[in-house]
Amino acid sequence: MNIKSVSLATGIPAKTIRYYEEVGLVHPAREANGYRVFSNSDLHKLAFLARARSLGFPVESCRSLLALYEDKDRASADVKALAQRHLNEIDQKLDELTTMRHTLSNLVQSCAGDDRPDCPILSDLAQKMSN
Amino acid sequence: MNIKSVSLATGIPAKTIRYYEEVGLVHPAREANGYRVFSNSDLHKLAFLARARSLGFPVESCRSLLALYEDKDRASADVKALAQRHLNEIDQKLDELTTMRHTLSNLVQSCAGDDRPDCPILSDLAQKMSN
DNA sequence: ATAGGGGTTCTAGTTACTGGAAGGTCAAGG
DNA sequence: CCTTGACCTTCCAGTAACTAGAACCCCTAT
Repeated sequence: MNIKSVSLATGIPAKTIRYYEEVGLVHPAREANGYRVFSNSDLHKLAFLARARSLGFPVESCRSLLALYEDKDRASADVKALAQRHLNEIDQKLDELTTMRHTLSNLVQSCAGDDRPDCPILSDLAQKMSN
Repeated sequence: MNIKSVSLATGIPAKTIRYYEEVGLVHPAREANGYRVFSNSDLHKLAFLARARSLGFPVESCRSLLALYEDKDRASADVKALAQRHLNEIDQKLDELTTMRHTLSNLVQSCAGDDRPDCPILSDLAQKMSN
């Protein structure tokens, strides 16, 4: 299977697949002409990566997850710990974004949005450390 | 006022202040010896930037906000539109993160987290397009 | 022969800083 | 007067995870 087919099959852009190879996440074989050839196992790995990335795992965590996946002697505790850490980070980001959203939403609502210059959004930003 | 004092006053790292100058957000004067001198107006701008950044506005949006702030003939509609766009992006990220959090949280809860290899997290990731 | 649709590598750009190196400046102390 | 320490300066490189683009090779069908 060549890279284009793999891209279509997994939904991962060809450029990204090459990038994953560059950073050592997959190791497709090569044909005599230099073209990459992907085995079923490569396909499977890439699908795994795509799913892990879609859950927001950083690429380095994906590397660890892949290693754990292939280590049949793993302890599920290690996987869980990794996922838990990531979950904590997501929660933290959610908190930050929620706070931003709250403030920003208030500001947007309080702004007339007409052709006059008065604007509570700018007034708020201009305030030195209002919170 | 030199850069260290400004950094302490605004909470913005000196490196970041230099960066803001490099990208043209502030234009501090220089002393004879080459040191930056910050006026009250510079201070004010930097505080404005810090607050806008803390609301998640990208630096380029901060540039626009600053320009609007200084344009006494602005229309508040322009400010509101910018903020609304940013709010939409925040909402989108919140959606993504919430979805991730949901899935991930389920997976974490379903994993025993012991020394055995069986792990629903890995099983899920290995599943080709389960959603 | 050529046109097209693959493939390859390499470089650089994206965001918003941050760390570090090499070196200039200035006030205070011995 | 010299040195020490705390400032300051510029410049280069690295971060995350791709992505765009250039220049060029390969293969098949017309």
